[in-house]
Amino acid sequence: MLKQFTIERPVRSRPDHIPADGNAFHSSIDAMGAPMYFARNSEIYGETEPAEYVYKIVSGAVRTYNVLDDGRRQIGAFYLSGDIFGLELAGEHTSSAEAITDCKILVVKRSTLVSLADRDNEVARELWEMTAVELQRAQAHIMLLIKTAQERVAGFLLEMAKRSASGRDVELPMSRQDIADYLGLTIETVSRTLTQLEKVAAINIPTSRRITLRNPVALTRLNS
Amino acid sequence: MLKQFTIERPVRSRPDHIPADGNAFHSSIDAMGAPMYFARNSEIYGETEPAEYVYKIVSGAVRTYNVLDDGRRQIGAFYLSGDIFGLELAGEHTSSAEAITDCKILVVKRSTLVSLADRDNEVARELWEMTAVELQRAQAHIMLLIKTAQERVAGFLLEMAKRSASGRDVELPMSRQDIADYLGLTIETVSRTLTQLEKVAAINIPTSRRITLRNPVALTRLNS
DNA sequence: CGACCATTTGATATGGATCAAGCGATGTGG
DNA sequence: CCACATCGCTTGATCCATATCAAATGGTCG
Repeated sequence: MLKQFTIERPVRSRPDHIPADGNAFHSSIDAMGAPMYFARNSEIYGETEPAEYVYKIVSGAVRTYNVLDDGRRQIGAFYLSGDIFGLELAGEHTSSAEAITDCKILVVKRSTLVSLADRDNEVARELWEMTAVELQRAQAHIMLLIKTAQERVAGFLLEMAKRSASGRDVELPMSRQDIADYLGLTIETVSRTLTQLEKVAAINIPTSRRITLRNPVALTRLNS
Repeated sequence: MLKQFTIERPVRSRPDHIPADGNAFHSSIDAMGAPMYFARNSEIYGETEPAEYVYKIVSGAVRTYNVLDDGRRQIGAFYLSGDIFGLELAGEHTSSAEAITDCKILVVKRSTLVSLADRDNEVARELWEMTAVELQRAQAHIMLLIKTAQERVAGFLLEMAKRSASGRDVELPMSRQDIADYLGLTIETVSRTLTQLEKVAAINIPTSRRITLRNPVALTRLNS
């Protein structure tokens, strides 16, 4: 079930909205979505719950993850403002989702979109496309997981930079533990690798949550 | 481009066809598909090629994979008879595909299916579903890659056994190197882990390409 | 039979995990 | 407003699972 939380602290200073780029899917959600607010670290949905809604982030950041029996956690993806997540073809979520920061999120019933797709081929195609994009993300993630620690961290930074649109300045909403669980490393290895990248002048780390790409070319080279 | 090869040796002894289970997608391919034959280790399509066709295996086995600059190969999936592969939403393949054994494969134009989907909502949904199934497979693969060697191998055997339908008797069409590249391990580690599993009486290895699950419960426990 | 290729087995090396402190920023209660 | 507790992050020392390097074995085909 959806659990709503009140925000105690002001929401993060991300652009409040990314324009719906002539995409029927985004437009639908923007038009029909009901805003909800989730506090930092609160659960948005759990792994076995019925997938009743689709989510679009207005502001904030979200992680989706799976947990093995013994507690190991693998983060499947990070979602930032403008991103859509939580869409399932079948009736059940295959991952859990949590707010990394306080979030404002638009929520639409999955069934609404599906019945819309029955009448509108374009919507149908975009539902498919959304899943296809997720698939590509997952495949890229697999390729990341077979690399060395340095390559994984470099790849992660490049990916975040590309999505940040701020170019070389990356603001990390997530903790080192989140990054570690995304990359399949330990928190210590992530930390060490970052300081090492700083030592070789590939990046700057003014604060732990802010990283500047000083030499993206070198990073790309390190990425494999 | 598609490259066709003649088969020198008899095709593998798998059931020649798995009945199309009332699924419009499978039926369409069965009805419209043109049979093609690929020799062992021949390329079915390459990573950057236009994704013109969708493939359904009648007999044989296929691997899809990606290669990093430095040559590291990651196998994304194994496909067996009855499986469909090669479907892309966009116009380009994101992986390469090769025949593991000599294969008989039904081939249908992607455009045919897509235009069919424009008129038939059920087909549209099944295109989506096909991608969704791939996504789930990829997500399961990610979870596999964060496990220990023993867990990965045990998980792989259980997965193959489930797909074999022969229950506890697994016939492996792929080499140890293929398995290693699928599991993100080296060939030596795969081999050692298998002999170790045999030593603890979890499996039998009558020949290197045939494995019997002697204690599936123990395997499941080892799987994490 | 002999050559080749896949697989197994052995010996050693190493990247990242684990265990253990230390440090710095942030928030809280006195 | 300051002292202290807490939390997230970094750094250091050591260990271990898996990679790497090397060789032996076995199975298949000409």
